[in-house]
Amino acid sequence: MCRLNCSAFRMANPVDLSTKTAITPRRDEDFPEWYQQVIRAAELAEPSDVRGCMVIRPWGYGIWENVQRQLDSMFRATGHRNAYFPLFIPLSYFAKEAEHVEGFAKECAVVTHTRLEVDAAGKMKPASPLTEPLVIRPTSETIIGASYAKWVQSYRDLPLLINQWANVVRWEMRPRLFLRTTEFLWQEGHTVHETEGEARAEAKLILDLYERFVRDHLAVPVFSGEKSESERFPGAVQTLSIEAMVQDRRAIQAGTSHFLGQNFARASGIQFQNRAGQQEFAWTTSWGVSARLVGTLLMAHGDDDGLVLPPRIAPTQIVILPVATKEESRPRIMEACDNLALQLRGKYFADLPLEVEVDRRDLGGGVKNWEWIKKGVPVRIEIGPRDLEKNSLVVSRRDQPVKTKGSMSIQEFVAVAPEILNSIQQNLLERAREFREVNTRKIDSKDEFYDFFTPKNSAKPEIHGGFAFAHWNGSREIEEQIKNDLKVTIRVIPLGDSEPGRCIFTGEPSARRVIWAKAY
RNA sequence: CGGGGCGUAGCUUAGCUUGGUAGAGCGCGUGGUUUGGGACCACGAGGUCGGAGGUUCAAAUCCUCUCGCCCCGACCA
Repeated sequence: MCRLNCSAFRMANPVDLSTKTAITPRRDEDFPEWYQQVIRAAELAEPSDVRGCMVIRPWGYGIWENVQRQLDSMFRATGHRNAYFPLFIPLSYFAKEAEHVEGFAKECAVVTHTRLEVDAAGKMKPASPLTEPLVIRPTSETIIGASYAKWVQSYRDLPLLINQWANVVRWEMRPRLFLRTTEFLWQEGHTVHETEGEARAEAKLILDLYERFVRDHLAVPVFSGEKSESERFPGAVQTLSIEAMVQDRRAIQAGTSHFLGQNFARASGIQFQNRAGQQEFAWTTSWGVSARLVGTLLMAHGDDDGLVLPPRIAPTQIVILPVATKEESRPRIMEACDNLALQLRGKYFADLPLEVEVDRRDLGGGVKNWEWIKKGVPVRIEIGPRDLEKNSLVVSRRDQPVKTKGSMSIQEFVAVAPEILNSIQQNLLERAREFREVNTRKIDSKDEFYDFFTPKNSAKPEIHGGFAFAHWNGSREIEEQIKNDLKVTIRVIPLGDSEPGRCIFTGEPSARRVIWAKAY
């Protein structure tokens, strides 16, 4: 709710612009509402008339395109190739893997008719039922498996490493923009291997790739590991995931990679003749990240003035704002801005030319400036008549307070622009790391655990909790219990080094600490 | 799908209890004054009050039904 817009309030209390934030409410007032307001203010997306779906606007889509471009080159570099499989899955394909069906059945959209007719009342109604209904893919294991069954004959055909960029549909009860929508954009890799070891290695390779991508490009640190049985992908033998912490201290799954064993190979008939000349079911993996990453990014870095974008993912990295206050100086200032943009576009950051935009719209300077703040552009440059006289400009960084500005010569800025972007990139990652560190702790008693995850104010819960590293006896019952009591779940069981201890709930032996948190 | 709340201009909303067919702020348009800053003044456009039925001389306001949205739960990238 925006109190500042209330007329009575306004008359009694003129808005103090020195403390007003661009986004209302602030994060500490109402985090979910803040999230929605940032999406609107930054023009990332808006809800569509179709429940659960969203319109992704150019600024939001630009971020996704950068995710695509950068991830795609990482996939290519590891030998994966893109392909495209149909949106529609025959119902019969879908029914092949029992667990898988059970996992997705409740959220499937099903196409049953092929034509519309006008009925007696003049309304359009579906006609001509299909003999076999088509499921709109909630994920593509089954339909891709059908192709793979044909393509894979021999161990010489393996490994088969394919990715597709696609939309999928999972009918959602409670949608949230970017985080959980009925239709969403993602990437799904599907690979086939000769041996169990190779397939397991592939799943891990991609997990590490995701971790690197999210850290280096989105500036979000993650914990990675294996999912507990209850959180496993339907039909998978092992599900790996990366988990980020966002600013309300909740966890968000930012990417998953599954080792599917031979389950899907068996269901789809993916067999090959092995080196010994025998028929064998292949070993498969699947893995994906979705446009949820955009929401993750927002919640990880955004502040009370809107979005804050890491330079590596920002559609525009530097925006140049001409301060053309007097008509006569306007042409010279515009020229200087264009000239600067041209020079900057010849420079590189992270192996790509700088993305620079000159905002020449005829708008009030303040309005323009705030728009770009809300959109999270990493660097804002102002050039006015006085700067031009000194051949200088004014620089603002989005990772610093709005009022913080620096002046430097145009020439110098051109030289150091990539360094500034790099510094912002590093700074955001560092900040996110510190935040996560402060809100992560080892917990060794049940009482402390419950205390950690219980808000002080139960009526209107404040931001609380975080990540807890605690010992667990490995039982599903305890997980269930904790989930019921606190809405806290095991996010991930870290891979690698063990640290024997005792389950804090039962006192039973535990091989390692697992990571607990409230999750999106 | 269960429990709670809400639908009035692009956004935020006043009015509803005690019926008399709409008012504001922001945003938008035009003109002007401004300009290192989310500026100011004037004028202006924009709403059949979610939809359908009913009560009434008269409905945003009362009644019934319906649709949609939000929050809380079960499910989830």
